Amino acid sequence: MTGARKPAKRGRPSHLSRRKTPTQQRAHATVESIFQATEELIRARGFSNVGTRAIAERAGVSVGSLYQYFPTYESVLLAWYENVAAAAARTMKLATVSVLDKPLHESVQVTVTALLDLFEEHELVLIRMPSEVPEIARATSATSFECLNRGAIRIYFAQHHEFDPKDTDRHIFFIESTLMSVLRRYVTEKPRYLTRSAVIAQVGRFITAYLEGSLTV
Amino acid sequence: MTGARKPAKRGRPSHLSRRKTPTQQRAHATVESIFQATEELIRARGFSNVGTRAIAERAGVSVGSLYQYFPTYESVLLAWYENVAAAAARTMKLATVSVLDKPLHESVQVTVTALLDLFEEHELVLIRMPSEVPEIARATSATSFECLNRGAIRIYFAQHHEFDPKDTDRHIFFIESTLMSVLRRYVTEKPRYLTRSAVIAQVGRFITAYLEGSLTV
Amino acid sequence: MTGARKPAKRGRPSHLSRRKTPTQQRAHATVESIFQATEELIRARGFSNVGTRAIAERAGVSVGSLYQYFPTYESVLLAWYENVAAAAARTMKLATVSVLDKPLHESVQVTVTALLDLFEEHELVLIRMPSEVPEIARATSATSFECLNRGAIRIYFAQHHEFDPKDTDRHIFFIESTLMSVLRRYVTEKPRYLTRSAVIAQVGRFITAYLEGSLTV
Amino acid sequence: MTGARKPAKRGRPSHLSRRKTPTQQRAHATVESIFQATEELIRARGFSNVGTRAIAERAGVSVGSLYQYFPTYESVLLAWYENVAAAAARTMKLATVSVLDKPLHESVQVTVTALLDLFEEHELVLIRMPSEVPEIARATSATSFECLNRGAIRIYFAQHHEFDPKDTDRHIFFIESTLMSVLRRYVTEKPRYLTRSAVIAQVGRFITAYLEGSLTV
DNA sequence: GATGAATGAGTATTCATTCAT
DNA sequence: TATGAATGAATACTCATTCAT
Repeated sequence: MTGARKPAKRGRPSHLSRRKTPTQQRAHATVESIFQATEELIRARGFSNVGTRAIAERAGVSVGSLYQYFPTYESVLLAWYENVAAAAARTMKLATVSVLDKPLHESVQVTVTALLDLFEEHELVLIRMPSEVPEIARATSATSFECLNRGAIRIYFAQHHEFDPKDTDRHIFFIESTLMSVLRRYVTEKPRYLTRSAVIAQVGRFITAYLEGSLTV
Repeated sequence: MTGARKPAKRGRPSHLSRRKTPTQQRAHATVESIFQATEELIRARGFSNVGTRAIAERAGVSVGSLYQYFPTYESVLLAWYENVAAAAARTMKLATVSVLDKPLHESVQVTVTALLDLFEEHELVLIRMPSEVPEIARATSATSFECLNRGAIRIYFAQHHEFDPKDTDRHIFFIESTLMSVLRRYVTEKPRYLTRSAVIAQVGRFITAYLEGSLTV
Repeated sequence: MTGARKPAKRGRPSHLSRRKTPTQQRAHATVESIFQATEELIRARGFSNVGTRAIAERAGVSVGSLYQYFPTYESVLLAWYENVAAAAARTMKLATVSVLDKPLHESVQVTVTALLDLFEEHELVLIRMPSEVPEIARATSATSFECLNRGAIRIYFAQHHEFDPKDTDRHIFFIESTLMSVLRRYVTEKPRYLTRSAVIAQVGRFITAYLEGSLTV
Repeated sequence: MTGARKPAKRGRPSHLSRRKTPTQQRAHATVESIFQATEELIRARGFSNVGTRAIAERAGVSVGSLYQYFPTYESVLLAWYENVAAAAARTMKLATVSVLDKPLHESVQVTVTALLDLFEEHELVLIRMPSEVPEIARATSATSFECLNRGAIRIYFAQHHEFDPKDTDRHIFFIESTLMSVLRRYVTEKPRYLTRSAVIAQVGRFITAYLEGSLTV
């Protein structure tokens, strides 16, 4: 009845891991409502000024119940982040795979668009949370969206045999930094002098140029 | 190090502005030691987990003294940030001016290097603080380092008459995002597969290419 | 002792209203012990020099518990005052009603005695608090004991048709001022040259004379 | 140059007495400006929310200076009170003496008017302060305005030989309570249904009736 | 004498977390 | 299991008072 004890995820300190994996329906619903309450509250009040009591209340459960699923406040944030990040990474993987046989220009455009979509839909979690809550960034370094996503970029490099494999990390560093920062800033600021497609086009141009070598000589 | 007195910024809410400008020598020393203690503590414990009492204690003054100069905890952070950001912006302006007559390639390299120097010296304030303490980012939007610094970039564009002036904002958006994000991430992660000069070279190549138009067609 | 639940006074600012109404038995006991501790402490130290921490400690609960029921320190005082004032007003109403058919002299004597009893039993709340804590006096102006009690006096005037109804307020002003001030001062000073019954008699004589018109010509 | 040390006023605890008697002009002016600043601030903010720093600042002197004249914050209030109370008592004494040979009715009317004038002019000090700052009331019990003023009433009784002298205290108690409370409340509330002269007349009627015995049988 | 910088005990209030019911 | 009352360490901020200059 207590549910299966979760088999301590590799090395994560126990105060950050879920307390139990929600196997029952009701439990799952509770966890969902906690995530949703968290989102609503943080959207309304920012990452400070939100706490367990408020979340529990808004989720329609008691604090006690919340603490049956999450051992600490941070673990709520963390689980929420990983939920969203994992789903987003999955989406990106699909998008990447689906254009593997397309010409570079097109496939870059598709994946960049997909990424921008995700950033727009999950700005709070994918953009603001890692920067405003550094503990989360630290705790998730291996499961962060960026990290999960790195695989996609790696695929492009595997296709461009003109690059020395030992430079891959360096190249990924530049591409990823540029790509992410431009998209993130566009989503955050939404400047009126910039259209979505202009952003996608410019980023695409940059990546293509880079991969074709004209920026690396 | 503080240089010219700030002429009481107009519209700032009173809980963020300094309480009094230290006139006596002793008072000035107190304020300095508060800034230094703040830095040390935040470096050690992160931006949360630091508070007025800890700062005062470490600075070797009483809380009361701290509150004679700063009306709130946030105003300490703010004053510290602006101190550093203003000095850094001044440095950048000098660097930019000193290479105005040099060829593009060289002047970009010089200014990028200067920027990287500043980021490395003041990582805590110029990089981590704006992202981890969003209130500060909000309060300083007009005096933020990025904003103060934007002028420098604008100068380069003024020299490239092939750009339509009404697109300047857009171009600055891309250059600034890329430039800043790459440098910031390099400073933050210091990945072993990347050397300082490689970063500077790559960023320089990108900016030059952009300014010469090959990335914007 | 609390009697009927207060139906959430409409226009009260949130920092003065109760936080939640205790539903469980334990909670109710907590609130009661808070009131009692408040009384003991204020009796011992006066209205300044008492604070939430001291109250909680004396009540044998934690500060946290106190703040579950009262949003601010003032709201504790306020709730305590209104508790006592409402009960006292109810007592006065009963006393007044119970002598409606008695001759004037007797009914005045009964109600004055009842009032003096209340002042003696609740000197701290009914006499000292409104004058020493002006915020409370302001916040309760409509629920103050005097105000709640005014109805009783009004009844006497309704019986004396020789008074022009448009002068009622004026008459109440004089009677109430006199009555209250004499009783209050007697309770506060308890001068040895004055007996309880002498006070009651003298006040009664004054009110009777006033109502019979000999003081108003 | 330190000025004459004040010869410890009978029995008052040293933290309430003036520090030095201002003999020099400048000193006197300083003390005056402190009193005035105190009045202005308290009028604006109430008796709480005013402190030494604010007073000193408003008075145009440094805290240090303030503490050269007054050993504690309370002693400022106290000295201010006694200043005003003593002057007011003097005024009352003059008024009383000046009508000693007039018929009762007239002399009562004159003195009551004088009293009301004083209450209106010095409401803050004579009315609000004693009730809102109980420490002052306690510290001044012997030099309080009421006490200083009691002599005036005593004079009337001395003229009415029909009263048993051993009852004087009792009579004074009733007269003083009534008189004071009605005037105080009138000044405080200034109800629109009541004119100044109506108040004076009614109070006068009451006192006259009392002195002529019709209220004491 | 005058100044105002420094002091630090003291206050209200919050919030993650526990645990008896 | 669910509840929500209780906990108490922690934090920002104030203010009467002192004392070196």
